[in-house]
Amino acid sequence: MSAALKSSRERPSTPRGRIDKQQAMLAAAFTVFARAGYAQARVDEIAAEAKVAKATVYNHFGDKETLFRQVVQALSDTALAANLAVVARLVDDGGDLPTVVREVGFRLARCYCEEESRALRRLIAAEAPQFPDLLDVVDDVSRQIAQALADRLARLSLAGSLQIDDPELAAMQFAALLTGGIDARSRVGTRQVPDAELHVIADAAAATFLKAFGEQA
Amino acid sequence: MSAALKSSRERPSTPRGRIDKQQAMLAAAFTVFARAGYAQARVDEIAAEAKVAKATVYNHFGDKETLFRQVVQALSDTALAANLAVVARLVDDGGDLPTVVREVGFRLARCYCEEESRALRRLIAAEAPQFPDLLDVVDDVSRQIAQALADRLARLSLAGSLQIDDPELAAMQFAALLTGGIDARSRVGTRQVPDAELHVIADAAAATFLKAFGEQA
Amino acid sequence: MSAALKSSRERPSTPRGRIDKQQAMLAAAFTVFARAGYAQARVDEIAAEAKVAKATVYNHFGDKETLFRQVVQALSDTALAANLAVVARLVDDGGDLPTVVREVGFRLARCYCEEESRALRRLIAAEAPQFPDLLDVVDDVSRQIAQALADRLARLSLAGSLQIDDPELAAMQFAALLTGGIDARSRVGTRQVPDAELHVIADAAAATFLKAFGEQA
Amino acid sequence: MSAALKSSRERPSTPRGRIDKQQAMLAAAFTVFARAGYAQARVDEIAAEAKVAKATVYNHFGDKETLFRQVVQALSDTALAANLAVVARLVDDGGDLPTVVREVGFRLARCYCEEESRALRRLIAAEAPQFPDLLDVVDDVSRQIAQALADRLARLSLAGSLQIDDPELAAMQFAALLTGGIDARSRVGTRQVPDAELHVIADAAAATFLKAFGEQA
DNA sequence: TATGAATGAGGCTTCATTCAT
DNA sequence: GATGAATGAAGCCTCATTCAT
Repeated sequence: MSAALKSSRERPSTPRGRIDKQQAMLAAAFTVFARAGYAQARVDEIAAEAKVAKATVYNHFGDKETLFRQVVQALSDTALAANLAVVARLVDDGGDLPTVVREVGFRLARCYCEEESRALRRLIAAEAPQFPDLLDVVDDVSRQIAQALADRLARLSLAGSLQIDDPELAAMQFAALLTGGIDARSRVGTRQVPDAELHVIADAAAATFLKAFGEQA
Repeated sequence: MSAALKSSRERPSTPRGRIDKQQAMLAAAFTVFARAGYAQARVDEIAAEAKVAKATVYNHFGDKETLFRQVVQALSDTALAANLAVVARLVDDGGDLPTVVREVGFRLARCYCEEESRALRRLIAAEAPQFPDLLDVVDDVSRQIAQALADRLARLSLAGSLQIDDPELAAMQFAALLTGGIDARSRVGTRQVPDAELHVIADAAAATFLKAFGEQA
Repeated sequence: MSAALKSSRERPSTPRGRIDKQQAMLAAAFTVFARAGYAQARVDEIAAEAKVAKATVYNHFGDKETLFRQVVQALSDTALAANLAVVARLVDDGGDLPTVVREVGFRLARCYCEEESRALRRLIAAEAPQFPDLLDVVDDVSRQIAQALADRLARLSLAGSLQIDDPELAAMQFAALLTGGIDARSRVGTRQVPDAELHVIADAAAATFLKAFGEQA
Repeated sequence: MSAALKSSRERPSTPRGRIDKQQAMLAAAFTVFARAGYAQARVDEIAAEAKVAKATVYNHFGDKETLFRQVVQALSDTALAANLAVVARLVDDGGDLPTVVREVGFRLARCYCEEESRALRRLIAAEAPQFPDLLDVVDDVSRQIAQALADRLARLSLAGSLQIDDPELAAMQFAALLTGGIDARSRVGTRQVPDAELHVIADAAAATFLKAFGEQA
């Protein structure tokens, strides 16, 4: 589980008890929502997982829906940050561009494969009709990542390292090559794809991408 | 709604009402499951939508879960058939290959965008942990489509129309370029992407695919 | 199962089909009611056991309650007849009276232990509050048996073979000695007490009865 | 209603309402089960009778079956204690033995006639096939009472007050004379037999018992 | 604030019974 | 008369939520 929902085990001093509990509840909520989906998740179960009384959950979050939104928001924030950090590595620093592309591809693939990312996508897909506003949250995340990736690709194209007419289209297609490969192997996000497979997928995506947009094309 | 859940036009020998009702219930179940997801779907609502008594649903399907599986199975069958029919068009009949690829891409995109396909994907994603066996159903469908597509690509490669080393990889990547583009525009399958956009997406996918695997590559 | 509910396998000719089915349904109803009790018995199950459609049961008996009453009535009739036949054997025909008493005791015990008798008692006990009128049916049966037994005892007393002031009390006590012993060994009518045990019980009952009311007393 | 289902007078330390409600629910459950039998008893009705919400019943007992078992257990415990207390009175303290026997007979008859005892017997008889394990509970109670009674009779026999070869048989027969008489007059436990009748029955049972096993025999 | 107990609303499922053939 | 399908009325149980401490 990523940092977003981890208990802040920094100082287990007394005054932090409340915050610890809040974190524990969020983490527990993630676990249970991810396992069961929104509707099937039981608040009792979340409370039990967090080792608090059910009423405490209500004291902190008001109701199940709010708790769900908080979890989704936290997961989205984390995922966005992680992806942006990866995209930032896509620079032609004089080294071997294909290697960089493969590397970035692999890291993006890994983000996409994080347990939280997969759970988040499943939750959103499942509850999209009930919580249409959550679509905005994820759309925003996707767009920011795509935009950042497009920016990098545009710079590489300007620098002559790539031949790209429409950076946003290229960014989308690079992402598509990665995620399409993963989806085919992750059983609808149910399975953790091992790094070795991710490397294969990323390399294949990078190869095709570079054949289509590479310098020599 | 596609044919899968409509009257399967048998002989009106048996008391007609029976089959009609069965079909009506399956169609209603699809509608309600698609709208609300498995857990939130109410059997009452399905019965009402099908204009039958709730008990009739139970007489025919035993329980909610079985009904759900039947719906998924029916949707999968239809989706598979539709996709295979499209893939079968991918031949180099002496005409313009890029045009054929764009055409097939568009038609596949449309399949992917069918209301039933989108709903099916959302349902599976949502309920994967509760119904792990359904993953097999869907995986099987995906695999068959990918395999058929790979077969076609292999023949085109043999004929010299394309330059493909690994037909299965290429098939997967072609599909990825299509679906990745659609996913980015369908708000997690929530929105019906208009044909015009599908054409743009399909053309872009075909272009990139051909740049990477085309004859002149 | 006794004759009352057995299919009248006399002439399996066609015109008897109806009667056969009626019998089959009664027998099936007995089986199911005995196994599950009135409330837990399912009409479907009865129909299935009788190999007829559920609606046929309704065509013949109107509703579940009527069917239940018919079953109870039939069982009561059979039980009454069987018991009276046994009581009729209680005569001092010049032979050994203790032997006769033991013999009659054993036969009465056996009647009391018949599967149908036990089931009937359980059904009546269970449903007494819901079907208070059924109490009249069984009370009537009990009374007739007790009366017949009292009659016999009175004659034996008159003849000097027994010393009985109140024949009805004596009859009741003889029955009590028998049934009390059986109840203690039949696990609330759940178990079929084997003949060997019934002999022991009957002999003990006869012994005590004769010690209390016998000639030499 | 006897003490078993009334407030067990613990310390009012814990929030008082809890125990009160538990007791109220058990008492209500007894009332409703006794009136309707297990299958026909409605949990709603029990809850209403106990003046709690239906869910509270489930919070405390889990399900209807568990509640039923608890009721049966509580009733059995009470009945056992009451009967054993009566049997303990069967001593030849130099007074008039026949009087003691009649007295104990009457008190045992009264136990047997308690509303709870009658209801318990009916419930067990009715549900024996569905809850075979309950037979063990009741058998155990019967056996303990019979054993205690046999013990007393054995001592009286040793002391020369009675002539008994097999104390257990004698105990069983004494009980049979009592219960047989009651059963004939209680309409399958449906009717409360008045004390006057119980005296007649007990006196008759004692008379016959003493004729068979008394000192002068 | 944290909790254990209580609750109202509602869902799935069953079943006696009726209809149409 | 016999049947298969259909149905309405309930019943058990769950669960999000609130109360009282």
